[in-house]
Amino acid sequence: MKKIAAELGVSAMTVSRALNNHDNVDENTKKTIVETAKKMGYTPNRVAKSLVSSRTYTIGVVIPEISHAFFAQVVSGIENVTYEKDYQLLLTNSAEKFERENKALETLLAQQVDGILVSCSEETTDFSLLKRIIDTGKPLVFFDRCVEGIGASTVSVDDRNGSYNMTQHMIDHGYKTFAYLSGPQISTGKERLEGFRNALKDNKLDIKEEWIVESGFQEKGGYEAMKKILELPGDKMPRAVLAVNDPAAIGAIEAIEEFGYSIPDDIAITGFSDDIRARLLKCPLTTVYQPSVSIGRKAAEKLIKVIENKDEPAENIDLLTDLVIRQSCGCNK
Amino acid sequence: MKKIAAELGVSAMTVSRALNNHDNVDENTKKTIVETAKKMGYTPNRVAKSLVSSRTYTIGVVIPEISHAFFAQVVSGIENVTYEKDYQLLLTNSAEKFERENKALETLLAQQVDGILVSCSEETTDFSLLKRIIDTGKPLVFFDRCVEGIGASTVSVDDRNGSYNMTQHMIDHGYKTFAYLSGPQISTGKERLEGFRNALKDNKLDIKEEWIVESGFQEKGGYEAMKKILELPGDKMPRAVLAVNDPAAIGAIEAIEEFGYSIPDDIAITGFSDDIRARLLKCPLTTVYQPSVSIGRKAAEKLIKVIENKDEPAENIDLLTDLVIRQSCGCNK
DNA sequence: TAATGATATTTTAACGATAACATTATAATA
DNA sequence: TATTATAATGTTATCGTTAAAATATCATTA
Repeated sequence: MKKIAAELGVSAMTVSRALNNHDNVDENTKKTIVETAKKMGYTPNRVAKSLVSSRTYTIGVVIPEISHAFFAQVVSGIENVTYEKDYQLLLTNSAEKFERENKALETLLAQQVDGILVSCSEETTDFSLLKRIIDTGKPLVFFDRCVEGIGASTVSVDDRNGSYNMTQHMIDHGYKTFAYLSGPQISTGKERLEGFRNALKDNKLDIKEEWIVESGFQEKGGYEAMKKILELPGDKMPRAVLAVNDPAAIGAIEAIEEFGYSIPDDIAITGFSDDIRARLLKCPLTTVYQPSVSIGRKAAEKLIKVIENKDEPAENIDLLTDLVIRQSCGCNK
Repeated sequence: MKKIAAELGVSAMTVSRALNNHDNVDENTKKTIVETAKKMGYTPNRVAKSLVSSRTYTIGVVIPEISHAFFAQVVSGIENVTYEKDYQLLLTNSAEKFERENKALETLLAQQVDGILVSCSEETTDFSLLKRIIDTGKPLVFFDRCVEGIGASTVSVDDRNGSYNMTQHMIDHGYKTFAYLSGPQISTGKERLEGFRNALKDNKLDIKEEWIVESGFQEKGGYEAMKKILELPGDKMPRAVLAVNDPAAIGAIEAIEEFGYSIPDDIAITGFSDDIRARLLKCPLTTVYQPSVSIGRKAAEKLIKVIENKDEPAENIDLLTDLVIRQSCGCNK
């Protein structure tokens, strides 16, 4: 900018005004300045601008695992909105680790992001840093793995309800003995397990605690948890398995097949999230559809509202889930 | 920082030195300053620091489509490295559009990123902006969809070779008539098609141009391209189909099944990239494995080398592909 | 006791952009 | 012609941090 000013013998201020289309700049001067800027290959320095305005137009995102299809889709939804509203996206990965999540948050703050979108890691049970950030007034919105009641808005699906409906669906089709592959006991995982328990309770069915095994959110955990169940002593086996999400279900399917059982005839199984793989499986997976892109969009939209209007109230936004009945539950013959 | 300085009656400079562990600060002073900083909840302002140092420790990434499994994995590889080396990741999405790609690049420059990682959009044939950026000396590395020979390093797999090997594999198993679902004629797409053509030529097999149809990189395009082939007048049909990538192959499979043909007995098909879905398909897809995470890692590593040493030479890095033989090619009975 | 050296701290200026205020030039009015 | 309004441009100070230069403090030595 100074160079342009020097080149044309005007002040930097005039250049600034011309390039930002402010009032009271002579049309000719403006034209010359704009042309010279183009000719000299001027690129505005947002860092400097940010320092003055204390606005970076940047949103920080903390994701538990980028390469997971679900989160990739959420990010894509977030990006849709930030693109529309001219914000930038600073992406960080907690790799499901509490420590890394905290470090990521600190970094985002240091970067002076205008707001933060967080989905908690599997390990996160201590919300003190999150709470502190919210208390300072820094706009923050949770998505998917949310912490409710600490002052920030949340965007997720009604996990308990989705899980309840899926369980009810199975019960309606005559299944009586269930195993459950549970996630870690944070928001989403907890809610889904509760939905499962409630459905069984409401139908006066027994809950066999041995068959509720923590698998976590990933294939490997699902595989191992399922194996553990199949290896339990005694010859009783659950007739149906509900998994906390599709990756866990996909892992479990591998274990079930390894043991020589057939899906859904020996063991029926269902997932949660409608992963892109679900419909393509050899035995297509019955699952609960979660509007991943919408979750991202809603979360980003809410965050930007909070950023642009500090009085925007906090709210818990629940999107609707849908049962996607395919073959793995054995219900649609 | 000023507040801390005022609080303790020292100068801001001393605070800066203390917090950055510089020389010549009294141990006691340092300790008090560090404590007070913690107590007052001080977060460094990287925006200000960047303005002084003209380094943001931020890397910009331009991705054609975030929600695609392949790119999500690449991003995950990139993030591994940026995390290790303490850089931040600014993510942008070109949505396969040339215009958006250019806008993204401009924005990243304005954000003063230390370097840029780009994978070109399907539409990109005009490299002038990219070249201009490279010519200004801004570190830039291409990955996957690269532009060679304009001064920037590139990281991808040897697409031509991978495609050639796959074609040769099919020929070796007796297939003689091939259709090809091609990507757009940019780097990756072009190279793969050439590998296909070369293999046929080297084996003195005819290339039927009608059966080379542009599908693009996505499921829908694959579906439509395949349909077009199957609807061609005359009763000859290709015995095997090679797709430019797995999403296109997955789309094509849908079309093939819709027409009532069986895979691989009526029509064999192969993909490229080893999508997470490939092994789970009803008829598991034979494909070419691309080390997606490594591509991300290598690209990020190279970029950081260029950032930290302007004399780092440009190079074209080709990672190795591997044939993954499953059932869809009908070769392993 | 003054000079020297080492350590600790402060002052100043700068990074690039801009808000707020100040100035100049020009035209319109009294 | 003097006065005032208006448009166009300039000056200064600032955002938070830090490099570089300047100054202060104190112990050591000649």
